[in-house]
This record gives sequence, structure tokens and C-alpha cells, in this order.
Amino acid sequence: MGKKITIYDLAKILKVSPGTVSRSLNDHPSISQKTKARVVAKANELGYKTNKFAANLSKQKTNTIGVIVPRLNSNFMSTMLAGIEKVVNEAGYNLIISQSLESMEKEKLNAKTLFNNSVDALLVSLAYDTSSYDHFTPFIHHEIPLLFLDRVHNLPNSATLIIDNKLAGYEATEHLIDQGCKNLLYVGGSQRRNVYSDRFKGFKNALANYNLEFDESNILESDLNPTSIGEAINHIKRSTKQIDGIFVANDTFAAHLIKNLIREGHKIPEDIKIIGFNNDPVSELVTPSLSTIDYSGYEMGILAGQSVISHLNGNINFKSANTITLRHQLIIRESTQKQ
Amino acid sequence: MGKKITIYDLAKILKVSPGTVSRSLNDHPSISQKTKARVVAKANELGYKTNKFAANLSKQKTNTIGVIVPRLNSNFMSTMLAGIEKVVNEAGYNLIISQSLESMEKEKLNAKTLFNNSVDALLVSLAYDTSSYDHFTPFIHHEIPLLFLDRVHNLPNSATLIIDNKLAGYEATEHLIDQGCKNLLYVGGSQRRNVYSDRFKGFKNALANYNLEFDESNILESDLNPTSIGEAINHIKRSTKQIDGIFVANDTFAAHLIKNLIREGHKIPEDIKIIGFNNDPVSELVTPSLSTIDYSGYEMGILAGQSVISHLNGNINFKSANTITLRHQLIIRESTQKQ
DNA sequence: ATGAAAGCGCTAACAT
DNA sequence: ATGTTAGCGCTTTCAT
Repeated sequence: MGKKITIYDLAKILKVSPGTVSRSLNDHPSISQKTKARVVAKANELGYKTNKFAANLSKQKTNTIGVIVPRLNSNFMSTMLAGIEKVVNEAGYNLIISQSLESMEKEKLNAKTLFNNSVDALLVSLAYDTSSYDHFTPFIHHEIPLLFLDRVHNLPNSATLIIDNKLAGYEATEHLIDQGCKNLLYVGGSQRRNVYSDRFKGFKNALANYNLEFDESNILESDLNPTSIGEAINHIKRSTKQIDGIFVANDTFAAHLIKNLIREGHKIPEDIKIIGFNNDPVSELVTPSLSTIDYSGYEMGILAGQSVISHLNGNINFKSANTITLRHQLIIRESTQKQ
Repeated sequence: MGKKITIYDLAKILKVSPGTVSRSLNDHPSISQKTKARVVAKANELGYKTNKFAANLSKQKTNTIGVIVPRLNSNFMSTMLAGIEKVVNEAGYNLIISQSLESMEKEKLNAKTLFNNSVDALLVSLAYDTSSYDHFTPFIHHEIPLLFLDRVHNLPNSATLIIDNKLAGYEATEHLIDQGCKNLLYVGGSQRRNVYSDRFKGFKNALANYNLEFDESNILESDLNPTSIGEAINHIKRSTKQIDGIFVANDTFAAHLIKNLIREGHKIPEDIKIIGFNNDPVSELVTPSLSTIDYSGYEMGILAGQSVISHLNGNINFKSANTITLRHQLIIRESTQKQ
């Protein structure tokens, strides 16, 4: 068990004051290069390791940033996290990542834990069923930067980072229409989440623009869990108008839908064309491969990180509730091929 | 900005000593129920929040556990993390999760960061190309519990949590043989990683047991990255004996392989049968659906958490280098269907 | 059962 | 350029 060595040990050995040691280690300007070098050398030699708790206690700053995401296991989320991690690490921050597992209760718990851990900032992508936002008010009250990513909610003094889901939804739908679809279905998650309600708005706008009628049978709200695929199939079967195009706001669910529709004897894309959302790796793997909307989680992560860091550095702040919008892109594959 | 209230504030208000407040808050036995109740009530009323840094500094314990995984975006990893998180949270610990992105350099950095953050324990699933293990020795020297998960390495005073990859590999291969395959190919990742070398050993044993000859053309070492699928296809094409069964040690790569083999005109499972590993959700989605070996990341996470916690509580320890082995299960789907 | 006080290791304001 | 020292908020030993 290597005994831990402190700045006092260093000070004693080098015959300087603890203050000088501390300043040297932190590259303080008013220390001579010579002593700085001596201190650093000795510190390395002895395997000195700064005690973050003492430092944090003294500085009242933790240098950690909290993140709450619905789940870790999507390509989008994990690349986003990689992006965030890269930026904040380079800026000397650590990340505490937690998953809400799509549950508001868990999200509340996570928020509380992160608050108790005194994170310097919080990044959140909301859970499926989050309907109240009180668990974020402590952060706002304590002026801890709060940034929502992708699945956002407009809270005062917080920032949001999104794509133009409405436009993307419009484009996906327009693509189906271009390919000859007349009776469209939108399958999305909770309308409470902007990502789903906005994509739906885009869907509806596209229908209106192309003079296609819309009624309640053209939308299905689902939890997008693979176990709920039966509901979707039933909805499609029961529909009076023969559905020939489906916009699913989530690639994984879209992939399951394809698989199951084929099993039911439908031809994709001949009978029904399908477009997903996210450009998840699975969209390339299903047969037929899935058309989708692509947007970069990594880029979103990088931007989120940068945004938060510059806020923490006092360069900008979220007072003037700001929103960053990233670009997206339609990717055409087999599942929407015209005959 | 809500001012932070400390035990001193509480002490002054309640006219007791800070020590009493501290003990009350920590449910120390030698404090009367009455004062305990008073203190706790006041603390809640005033929204007291313990300063972890002061506590940690004083206790020399951080109550955080570090985790390094190769990537976050696999179903296996994220469910494993969910399992770990559940257990350690219940025990009052926090998790710092980091991803090595399959790079040893990043893994080293992560280890260093976590060490500097004074995690109380470290859980690791090794990166693809990790070949030296010196970055873990600081943990061992400082007697910080070190537990390897799934992708393990035998280091003194550390524990490992695995499945019987050799047996699982044997069973997967045996299944292919049962289904009539004669010329088998094993596609795995770096032999440096136990998960791949052990599965390969099982493969080889099965061949030997069934008197099927083995030479170097029966094994392909790949980075299992979808972009490397071309190599695999070439290997299969160039093989002198016509390959009729493939055991791929990774579902995602297996799925890509299926897709590409079909594109090349092969019939799956008629011409070539394929079995994967992990029971990733994609194995159900690909056409034909993929036979595979299932094992529970969640369970592995739970066990890892419990193991580390009980170590931390001094109940057991890793001195007697222990290994926990979980069960696994063969899942038969379309990709290995006999004609 | 409670109080007093000495740390834990570092930072930063204030000397010099 | 360097030293001194008072915190940061909590835990815990030693008294009482």
C-alpha cells in the first residue's frame, strides 16, 4: 500500500512552503520556472497525486459534469456520449453518466444523485414518460448549467440542443409521398417528447401540403418497444384505408415492423414503404434495408460539451435561453424504393 | 442562488454541537432518538445537503466506483451497466462510466483518470487491443478492488467474472455440426481477448471431437468491425474447401456477414449455416434470424456489483484470485436450420 | 448522550 | 517570487 504523499511532504522535502508547492503544481504565473520545475519533478518522482476532495472542498467546484440519458444502448446515445466525453475531458472535466431507463422515477433519482454529487453542470435527454420537471429546479436555483439534448423541454435558464425534427419529419413523409404513397401512417413515441411530436407535426404538414387527408387512423402512438409490435400490426390491419407508407420515428421499431409485416405476408417496399429515423446501424442490416433520417450523435455531443464548457468558463451563459439546431439528412435505401 | 447550509448552521440553530449533528445525520448509535429526530427534521426543512467532498476528505473514501468498458452501444454492455448501477446505487455508491472505444491508449487514460478520482473500486472490460496491463497496477498497489468483466485478464489480487466461453464455443460449433456442416469457419476478434480465444478453443475442440480436420483456413481473426466484412467475404471465397458453416463470435458482425453473403448469392441457411454470439437484439431482426449464444449482461452486472460491494464491505476479498462463471444458453433460430 | 477540537489536503487572500 | 494562514465542511477521538 503506497502511502499517499501530500503537498506538505513535498514542501518539507523541497524546503519550500505548501503554498509554493500548490502554486507550482497548478502552474501559477508568479512562481519561478526553476522552483516550478523542481516541484513538479519531485512530485512525479514520488508519485504525488492530488487529492481531488481537498481541492474541490477548497475550490467549491467539482469539475464533474452529470449526464442523464434514457438508455445507453443505442448507437445514437453512445456516440453522443463519446462526443461529450471527448470535449469535457479535454477541458479537464469528468463525466458521471446515468441512465433513466425511460422512467421518470429513475430520472428523478438520477437527478437527485447528481445534484448531491455537486456536478458543475447537467446534461439531460429526457425519459419517455417524464411529465414533470421539478427535479431540475434545484439545478436552476443553484445556477448549475442545465442543457437538454435531443429530447428536450423548455425550462427557463436552460439551453437545448436539437435537430429540426419538424422539418425532418416533413422530409421523410414527403419522400414517401414522392415514392407514390397515398395512405400514410405515422408511428411515434409519446407526444410529450418533442422528438416525436415535432416529427408528427412535420408528417401532418406534409400530408396537408400534398392534399392527403388526415384522420386519427393515420397516427399511432406507441412506446416503441419491440414487444408492442403487435399493436402496430393490428392498427395497420384494422385500418379501413389500405396503408401503403409508414413513417416510424425510430429505426429499431421500424426494423421490427418490417420483419413482422413480411411475416404477415406483406411485401416491402412493394405493398408498403417504410422510413425510419436515426440511421441506426440496424437500418442497414434489415431486409429490405431501411430508409431513414440521419443525424450525428457525435456532433451533438461535441457541441453540447463545448456549449457547457464555455458556459462554465463564463464565456456565454444560458440566461438568454438558447437553442442550437443541428442538421440532418435523408438517407434513401431499399424500404422506400419505387416500383 | 440558495445558500448552502452546513452542519454548523444546523448546530447553531438547534443549539447542539456540530459533532452531534454529524452523528445524527449518520444515524450513529450513541445519539438519542429525540435529538436525532430533531436534527433530521431540521435538516430536511432547511434542505441541508451533505458536502461529499468534505465527507470524503475526512473519511478518505469516495463512495464511487469506476467502470471502463470498450463501448457503450451494445445491448450487452448497457444492460450490464444497468445491473451494476442498480446494485451499487442501492449500496450508496456512485458510478463513473467511461468507454475505451476499444483502444488501449484510451483505456490507459481512463484508468488514470479514475485513479486520480480515487474510485473505491474499478470494474473493467478490456479493450480490443490492450496488450499491457501496467495501467492497472496502481490500483493493485493501492489495494483498490479490481474486477474484470467478460473480457478479462488474470492479474494477481483481482477478480474475474466470465461465462464459460470455451464450452459455449464448443456448443455453438457442435450445433453447426449437428445441423450437417462439415467445413466450418470460426470468425472471431483478437485472440488476445479471452472471449475470442476461448470461443475458438471450444470451436477447435468440437472439430477434433467430431473428427473434422482443422487448418489455418478454418479461422479468421477480424476486428469485427462492419467495415471489415469484405475481408471475411474474401476469406470465404478463397477457401479451397467449400465452407458450409460459420461460427461468428459476435452477433453484429454475423448479421453483416449474413447480409453480405446473401448479396453475393449464397443461400442462408441452405448453403451456409451461421451462428453468432451474444443474443444481441439484431440477431432477431436480421433475415434469416440468427442462432446465437445467449448470456445475461444484466446478471453479470448484478453479480459484479455485489461482488465489489461485499469486497468493499470487507466480507470477502480478491486476494484469493476468484473467478465467477455465469451460465449461457444456445438459442436456435433460422440461420442454422437443417434442410 | 453530547461537546470540543484536531485533523483530512488543498487553495487563495494577505503578507513579505 | 515565496511564505503564512485561515478556511472549505465533515468525521471522529477523546473528554465529560
